[in-house]
Amino acid sequence: MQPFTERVIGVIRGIPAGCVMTYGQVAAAAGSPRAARQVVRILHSSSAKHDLPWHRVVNKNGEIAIREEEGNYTQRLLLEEEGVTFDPAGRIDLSEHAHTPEEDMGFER
DNA sequence: GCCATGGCTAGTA
DNA sequence: GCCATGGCTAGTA
Repeated sequence: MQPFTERVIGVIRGIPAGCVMTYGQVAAAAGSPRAARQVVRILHSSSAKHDLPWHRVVNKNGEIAIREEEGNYTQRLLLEEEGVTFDPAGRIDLSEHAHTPEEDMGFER
């Protein structure tokens, strides 16, 4: 497993229940601000194997990014169980629920 | 070549 | 709706 992948996994593990991070925020916290797409790939391919709180990562608008067949409803349910609320448009208020890592784990630049 | 982004234009109303 | 981005994996040699 490559260093960046490990860092991304570490960042995602650090998101507490009831909070979310965007793909871009995770990438930035892992030290590579433009690698949001890579975060997507990591979640897509290996979220299950690493026992990640995959449901706590959403897109820039605070929306669940996956489609119905991919588990959109499951993700919403998991978040709601943690106390995350959605507006009528299906968006999360990021100013309320966004997690900003305190230490940035030393990967910020 | 993948990918569950993100930031931008084009084009409709 | 288009396309640059980027770290990685699959698969060939």
